[in-house]
Amino acid sequence: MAALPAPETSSSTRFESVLEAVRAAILAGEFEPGERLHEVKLTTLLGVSRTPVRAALQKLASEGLLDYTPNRGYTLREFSIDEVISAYEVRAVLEGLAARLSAERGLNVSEMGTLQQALRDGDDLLRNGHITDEHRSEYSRINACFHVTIHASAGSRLLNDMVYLCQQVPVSSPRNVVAFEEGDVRRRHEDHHRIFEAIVGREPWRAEMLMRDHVASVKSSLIRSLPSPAAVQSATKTARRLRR
Amino acid sequence: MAALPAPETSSSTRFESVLEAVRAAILAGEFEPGERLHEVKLTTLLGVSRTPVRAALQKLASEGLLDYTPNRGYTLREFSIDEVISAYEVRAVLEGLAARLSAERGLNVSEMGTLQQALRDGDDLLRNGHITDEHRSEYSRINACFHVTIHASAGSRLLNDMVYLCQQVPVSSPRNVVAFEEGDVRRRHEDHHRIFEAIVGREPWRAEMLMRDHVASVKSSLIRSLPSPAAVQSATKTARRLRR
DNA sequence: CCAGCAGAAAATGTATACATTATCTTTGAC
DNA sequence: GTCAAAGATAATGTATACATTTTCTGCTGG
Repeated sequence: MAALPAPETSSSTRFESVLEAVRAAILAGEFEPGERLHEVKLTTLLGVSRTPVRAALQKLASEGLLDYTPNRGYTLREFSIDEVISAYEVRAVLEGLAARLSAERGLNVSEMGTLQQALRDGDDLLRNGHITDEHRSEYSRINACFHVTIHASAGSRLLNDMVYLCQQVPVSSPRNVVAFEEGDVRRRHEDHHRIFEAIVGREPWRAEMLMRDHVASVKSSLIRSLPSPAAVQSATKTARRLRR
Repeated sequence: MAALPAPETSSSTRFESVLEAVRAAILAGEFEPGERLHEVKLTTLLGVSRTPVRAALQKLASEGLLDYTPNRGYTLREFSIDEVISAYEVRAVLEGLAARLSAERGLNVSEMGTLQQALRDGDDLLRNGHITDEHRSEYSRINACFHVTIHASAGSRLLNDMVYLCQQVPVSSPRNVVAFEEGDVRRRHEDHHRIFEAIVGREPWRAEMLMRDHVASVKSSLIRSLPSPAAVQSATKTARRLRR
């Protein structure tokens, strides 16, 4: 466990600063899976009292990053490959539902504009030949915008919150783990066009299926990018391991 | 806002007592939608200090029952009919996914036994003619057991947590099965048999579709049981807001 | 009468002391 | 040497005092 950067930003409340500092430390791998996060240690590391630390830990536990046991404090959860994969499964069905609900309700003017802009931006970005890392990073932003807008247009806060929770599951490799190949990016942008078409055309079922497969394809890319074939096997179907 | 029952049960920590007391009070309708839940008032009502109260409020906010704004505390969320309905939509796709994953992984001996027992218990309960309220209550327990076992057998904690969150939405709890008519209960028990069959037969797609429709049917029953749309609106004080 | 700005009241944010529980260490018996 | 029990240590749970922010109140000026 290394030292944490002091949260001297203190934009608003200490609780929020601590929350982000600890979250960042966790995602940066500063703690081992299963390791206990002692309140007092964080207290001295961060230079605040136990009160905001406790609040932050509780929040992180509610997001699924930590485990909590009364009188025994918080420990870092372990995220198996299986857990990460099923997080994508969950996200796929949730985002599929979002697309369906969006198609049922219809887009408002603002949402329509945002989605069209995202599609145009993507078109522009991918028009010219080769794709650089910078392109990928920019497309990542556009991609997020597209998806977030559809979540919002579904009009369900519960659904929104749950997609957020899915995205809090740490990925084994860094955030941009799935370094998509150029073909993948183009293919996924095509998906966006079709999904938009289905939503605008008020085809709920089609929108749901397209979005579901769209997100599931990320899962496939992730599996493809896993190190050893053995790991892949254990991650995908080999929940066939002996179940007691 | 009425007085709350003192949490003298003191199961283990005060935090947990307060959590359940406040949750119960909310579900019992002791607070108005949008009403602010002041820490100090709860403090005096419950006879504990602010510390466990704050923790409980934060937990309830993470479950989606309360809204939180820094420096402004917690307010009771409003749950429009739309929100409740989409909670069922979400639950339907999540439980559908659970059934699919369960069918892919296969059941272990314990899960198999539990499900078979639940099916047998249901058969016994519904064999004889008329269904009383007591029957309904007992079937509610069996129903919960059946579903919980399938969620567990899916092997994803994230999925489990999310189904739990769906059930925390007021009025969308499975307890409401009690309100079903006799035909509905029988039909839903038949569903259980078929879902079990699909899981045991390792038919993921069929299991998902059956479970999805099974849960969605609860939504339909709910909608059917609603008074006229106009009455609903006035009763819930939730005018469907115009989408800009 | 209303708008707007103090000042007061009250609410939440934070630190800290103390209580309770868990965990570690030491000691003693076998 | 191992095990167990008792005390010591350290962790979390809780209460409370104080700090900061919000919210209410009432005044003043127009």
